[in-house]
Amino acid sequence: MGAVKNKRMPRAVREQQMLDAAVRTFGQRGYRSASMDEIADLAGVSKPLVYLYLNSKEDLFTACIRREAAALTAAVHAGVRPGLPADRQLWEGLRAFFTHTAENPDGWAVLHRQARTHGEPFAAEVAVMREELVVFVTELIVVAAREAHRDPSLPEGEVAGLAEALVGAAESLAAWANAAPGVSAKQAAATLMNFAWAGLGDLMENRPWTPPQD
Amino acid sequence: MGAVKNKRMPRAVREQQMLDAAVRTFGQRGYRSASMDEIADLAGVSKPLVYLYLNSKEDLFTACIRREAAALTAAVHAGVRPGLPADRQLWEGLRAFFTHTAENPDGWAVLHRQARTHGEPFAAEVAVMREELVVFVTELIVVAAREAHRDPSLPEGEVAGLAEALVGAAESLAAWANAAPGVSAKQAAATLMNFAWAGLGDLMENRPWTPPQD
Amino acid sequence: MGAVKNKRMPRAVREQQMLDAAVRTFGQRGYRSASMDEIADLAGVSKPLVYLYLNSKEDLFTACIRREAAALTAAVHAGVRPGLPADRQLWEGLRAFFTHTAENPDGWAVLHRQARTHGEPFAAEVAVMREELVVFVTELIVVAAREAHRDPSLPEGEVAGLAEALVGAAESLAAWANAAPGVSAKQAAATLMNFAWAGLGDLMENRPWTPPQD
Amino acid sequence: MGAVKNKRMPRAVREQQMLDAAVRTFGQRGYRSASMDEIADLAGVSKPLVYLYLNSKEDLFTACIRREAAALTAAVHAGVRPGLPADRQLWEGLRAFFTHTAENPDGWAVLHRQARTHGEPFAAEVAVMREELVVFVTELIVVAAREAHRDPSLPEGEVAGLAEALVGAAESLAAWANAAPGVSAKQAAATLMNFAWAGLGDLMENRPWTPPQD
DNA sequence: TATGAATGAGCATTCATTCAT
DNA sequence: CATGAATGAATGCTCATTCAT
Repeated sequence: MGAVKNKRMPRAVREQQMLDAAVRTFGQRGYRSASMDEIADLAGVSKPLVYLYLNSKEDLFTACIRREAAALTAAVHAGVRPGLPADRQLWEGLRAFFTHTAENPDGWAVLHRQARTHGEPFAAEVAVMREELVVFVTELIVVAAREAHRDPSLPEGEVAGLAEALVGAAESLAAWANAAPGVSAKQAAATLMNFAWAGLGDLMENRPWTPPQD
Repeated sequence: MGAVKNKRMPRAVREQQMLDAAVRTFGQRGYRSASMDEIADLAGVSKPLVYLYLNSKEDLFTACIRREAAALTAAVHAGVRPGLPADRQLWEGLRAFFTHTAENPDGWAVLHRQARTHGEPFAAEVAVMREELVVFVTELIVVAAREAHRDPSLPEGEVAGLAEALVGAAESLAAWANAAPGVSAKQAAATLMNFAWAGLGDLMENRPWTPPQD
Repeated sequence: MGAVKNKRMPRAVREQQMLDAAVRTFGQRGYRSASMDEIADLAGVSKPLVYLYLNSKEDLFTACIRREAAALTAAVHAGVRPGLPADRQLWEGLRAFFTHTAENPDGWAVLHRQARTHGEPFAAEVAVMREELVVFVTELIVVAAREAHRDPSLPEGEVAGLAEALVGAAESLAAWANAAPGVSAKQAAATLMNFAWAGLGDLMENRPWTPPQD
Repeated sequence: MGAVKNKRMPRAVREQQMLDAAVRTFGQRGYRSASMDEIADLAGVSKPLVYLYLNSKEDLFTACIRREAAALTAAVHAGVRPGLPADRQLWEGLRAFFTHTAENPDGWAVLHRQARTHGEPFAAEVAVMREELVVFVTELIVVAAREAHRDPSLPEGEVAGLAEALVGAAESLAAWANAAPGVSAKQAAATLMNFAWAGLGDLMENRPWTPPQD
C-alpha cells in the first residue's frame, strides 16, 4: 500500500488523491506502462473505486491532463501582471512557467512527454493548453513590436513561428533545468529571456539583456 | 503480410528490413503499443527470426534509436561545409536537420517522442545523440563569438543554456513544421535562424537576418 | 434513475418495484448479464436496499421466478371454466396461456429462457410450475378420453409424453407468436388446438377443428 | 488439466479439441458462466492458444453453434431416405433428431438453451438452422397433403404455425427424453409422430398411428 | 428506512518470448 | 535459414456483496 489508508473519505477528496497518484505514475512510467493496479495502490484505494470514480484508464489520463494543464496555465497567468511592458510580462510568464514545471515535474512530464506521445484523444487535450500559451506569447510579441515603433511590420506567419520556437525552447529548457543539478527556475528563465529578446547576435556584441532586480 | 516475402536473404538485408518495419511501427504506435507481431508481420518475416537477429524488444528498439540517431547526425554533418563562417554553418546545419526530420518522420518520432518518453535504457541512448548536436551548436556559438570580437567573454554555463534552448527550439519547430501544412524545411530553418541570430529585439528594429541565396 | 424516487414507501410496495425491475432486467439481459446495479437503478433504490430486502442475486432471481410462475398458472386457471367439456377447457387454457405470455414477455422470458438455462436452483423452480401445467393438461386429456368412449385405454406413459409435447409446443409457439408480427394470442391458440385435437392426419382430410365462437 | 497433454499437434486437430471442450463447457455452464480458463484447461492447452485459434469468446461460441448446428442438420438429413412417403420421411427425421440430440446433449444444450438465450449474434445463428428444420418439416406436410388428396387446400400461414409447433414439440421432447430415465429416442419419436399424425382426437378413437417395424 | 463508500475475486484479452522441427 | 506451435505473466475492467452512518 502506497499511502496511509484513511477510510471513508468524501468523494471529492478521494478523487484528488487518485489524480495525484495517477499523475505521479503516468509521469514516471508512461501511459501504457502505468498500471491501474499501481495507481490504485499508490492512492491507497482498491481498483474498483478508481473505476467507479474515474471510469477508465483513458478517462483517468484525460482527467490528469486537464488538471495539470489548468494548473500550469493558471500559474503562468497568475505570475503575470497585465499592466507591465511586454518584455516584463514575458519575463514574469517565463519565471512562472519554469517555477511551476520545476515544482510539478510529474505533471509536466504528463503534459509534455506522455500526453503528446500517445495517440489522439490525449494529444488534442494538451494542444489546447499549448495553444493558449502560444497565443499568450504571440500577443506579447505583437504588443512589443507595436511598442518598439509605430510600424508593426512583422508578418503574421513569422510571428507564429517565433512564438512556436519560443514555447518549444521553453519546454525544452524546462526539462533541461529539471535534469541539470544547479539550474534554478530563475536562471532558466533568464537564459531564455536573453535568447529571445536579444538573440545570439546581440550577445556577441556584449549587450546581454539583464533581468530586472525583483 | 506487410512486405513481399522474399525467402533466404542475407542477414544484413533482413535486419534492415526489420529495422525499417520497427522504426515505422514504433514511430507510429509507440514503444509499448507496438507489438512484435506487427513488426514481424510488416517486415515479412516470422517472429522467431526477429528474436534470432535482434534478441528482444528492448534491443530492437535500441537498435532503431541508434540507427536513426546516426542517420540524423550524419545528415546534419554532411550538410555543413566546415570552412564557412559560423552563421553560415549554423544555417546549413539547421537546414539539414529540418530536411532530414521532414523526410524521416517515423525515425524522428522514435528519437524525439518515443525514446525520450520511455524509461532509462532508451532516453540515455538519445541523450548521446542530442549531446552531440548540442556540442556542435555550442562550438559554433563560441566560434562565432570569437569571430565577432577578440573578447570571448561569454560565460560557459550561459552558452550551454543557449545551445540547449536552440536545439530545443529546433526540435519543437521540426514537429511544428511537419504538422503545419505549408511550412517547408527551409522556412522552418529561416525562422529559427532569424530567432537565434537576431533575437526578437533586432526584429523589432526591422533588421531581420536574411538567409543567403543558395 | 429508472423510476421516480419516492422516499419511504412500505416494504411490500418497494419489493414489488424491485421485482418489476428485476424481471425486466433478467428477462432482457439474462441472469448473468443482468447486474444488481442496473436492477437497483431501474427500481429507483440503492443497491444495499435490494440486498436488505431480497438477500442476494440468487434469491432475487428465485423470487422473480416464483412470482411470474404463480402469475402464469393463476392466469391459466382463471381462464378456464371447470364445468365445460375437456376440449373447451383446453381451448380456454391455451388462450389464457398465450394471452398472458404475450402480455408479460419479460416474465415469460425469465421462466422459459433464463431460468431453465441457468443451473440448478432455478431450473427446479420452473419445473414445479411446468409440472403443474403438464398435470393440468394430462388431466384434460384423460378426461377427454373418458368422455369420448368408455374405454380409457390410453397408457399412462403415452399420455405423459403427449402432455409434454403439447406444453412444449405451446411454449415454443408462445415465443414464435411474440416474435412474428401479425400473430395474435388467439390465432396461436387456434393453431395449436387444431394440431392437438385433430392432428395432421385429420387436417389432410380437410376436417380442421374449429374454435368455438366466443 | 482436463486432458492428456499432447504437445505440438496440427492446428486443425487442436481446434477440434478446443471446440469439444467449449461445447461441453458452454452446454453445461452457459455462455456467461463458462470461463475461457476452464475451456482451455479442459482442452489441455493454454488460454493464449485458444485466442490464437478462435479469436474471442464470442467467436468461439459462434464456432460451437455452427459446428453443432451443422452436425444436427446433417444427422437429420442423413437419417431420411428421400424416396419414401412423407409420413415415413417425417418418422425417420424425428428418429434421427432424437437420436442425435440424445447422443450429443451438450451440443443440443448449446443450440437449444444457451445460444437462444444470449443476445443477437448467437440467436440468429441458431435461427438459421432452426429455419432449415422448419422448412424441411413444412415441405413434408405440404407433400403429405398433396399425397392425401388432390386438393392441397392447407393455407400457408397455417402450415407455418403447424411446422413451428411440431419443431417446438420436438425440441421440448428432446429435453424431456434426455432427462426422463427410461425414455429412448425411438419412444420419443413415436410419441411425437403419433401426436403429429393422428392428433389427440384420433387417439381417443383408439386408432393410434403405429411406427413401422424397422 | 435508506445510502454513500468501499472491496475481494474473477474474467477476457494481450504480449513478449521460447521450443521443436 | 526459417517457422508453426505454444505459454507464463500481466492488464483493464466488472460484479456481487458489505460496512458505517
